[in-house]
Amino acid sequence: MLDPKYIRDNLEAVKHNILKRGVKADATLVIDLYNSRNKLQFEIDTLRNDRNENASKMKQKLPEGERAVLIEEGKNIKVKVAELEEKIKEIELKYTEEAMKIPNMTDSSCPVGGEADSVELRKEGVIRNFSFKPKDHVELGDILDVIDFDSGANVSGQKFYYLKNEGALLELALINFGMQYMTKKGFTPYLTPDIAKASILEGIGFNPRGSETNIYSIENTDQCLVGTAEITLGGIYRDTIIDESALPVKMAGFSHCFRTEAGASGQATKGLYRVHQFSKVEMFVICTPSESEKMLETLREIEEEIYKALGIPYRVLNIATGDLGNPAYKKYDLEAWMPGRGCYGEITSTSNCTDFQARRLNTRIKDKAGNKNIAHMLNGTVIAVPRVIISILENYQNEDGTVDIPEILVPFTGFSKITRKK
RNA sequence: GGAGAGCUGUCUGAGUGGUUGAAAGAGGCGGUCUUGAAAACCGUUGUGGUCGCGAGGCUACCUGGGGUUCGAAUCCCUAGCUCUCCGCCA
Repeated sequence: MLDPKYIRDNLEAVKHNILKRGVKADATLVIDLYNSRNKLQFEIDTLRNDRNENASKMKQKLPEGERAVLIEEGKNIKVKVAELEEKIKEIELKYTEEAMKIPNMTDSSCPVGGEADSVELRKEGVIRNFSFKPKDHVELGDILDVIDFDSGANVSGQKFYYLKNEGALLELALINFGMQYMTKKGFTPYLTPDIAKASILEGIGFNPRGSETNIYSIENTDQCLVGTAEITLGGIYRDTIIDESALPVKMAGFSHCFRTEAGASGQATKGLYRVHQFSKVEMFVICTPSESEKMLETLREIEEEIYKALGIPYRVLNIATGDLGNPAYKKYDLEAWMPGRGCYGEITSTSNCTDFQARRLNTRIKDKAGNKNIAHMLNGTVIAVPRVIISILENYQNEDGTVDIPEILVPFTGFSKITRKK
């Protein structure tokens, strides 16, 4: 959510930004609603002032006649206040609805356009030149007996899966590797709830309900299954004032992630690439406005270090405005080389959300002088387990169908090779 | 799940329906004293919204929501959370 005063004072820039992102939002309408709300608020406050003055006249003993007059007057004011309060409630509802549609501003370094306009900054790692026809992870998962899609579909539904044998251990190893790695980087490790309140989801910038939602909600409650630990990590700091000396707050959280992925199916999303439930280690940072730009680069560097360490070739993308997602001011994706698809596929994503989430969550910073400021928030993927498994299986496969484990993971897996079962 | 107790400002903790934005203490900040510190003493010390160029004004906030009333921290209803006891349970 943007600051309404900012929208009012920078209306043209906000409108231009909405165009750049290709979203539907009406900044003028938001400001109109904001102004009428303020006008009403002023009227209500004035009436309340009258009411308070009227009431305080009755503190002392009064002749019955005088008191009756004042009570009558109080009753009149009461009715008027109630009317206006009804009106302002309506306007505020509409205002919030419209204001939520306005996306964050965008960094000038972001390429303008849609998904295809994201800019590849560079490639890292060497893409293997296979002397045989590489298999995709679905086939490898089958012959190695590490992924069971059929049982997933039977027991839970389409796009669910079981990891078994070395596959199960590999997930645990990856999570542990990621958590240990982040702890060494000075992040506080967290295991987080997989359920959060809808209001928290909204604060982070998710749409928990409606036709566009990617979120499972729990019937007859105001709770949802989380789509990422970003929600529960950021939520910790709702309605919180953080002392500047405690910044930056750096957290690394594990959670399961649940996504409805309505309408997303087809070849491009075969196998583990897009599923309804997966495990993920996520990083989340709260810092001062002056630090956030640099912090985004730090998060990107951490992600790059990890995928270099895992020996997975990747490229770095500076994401275009149209593909940013409402809260993000700037975003980098890492895309891993996936031989089974014969192309790069998103494996991490890190965003600087500036004050967009913190404003809704009411997360503020208090500096030495006691001044309060909205905090900046950033997030980034450490390990999105299924996509890392895809990358490892496909990049580390041997001609006989076995798969080597990246050396750095061996202390976590306890084995260095996945053997063939079929 | 059942029974009970509670939720007040940074913290502890008062608060008869009408000078209560809220006593008192602690803490914080500023100052006096001191070579320095402590102690003592003095002063100061919440947040949001809105109006105003400004000084400042108005308004709201005693867990959230609703109600009663001319007037609610105070009465009623409701939700949440915390604590104690019981039951169940990995």
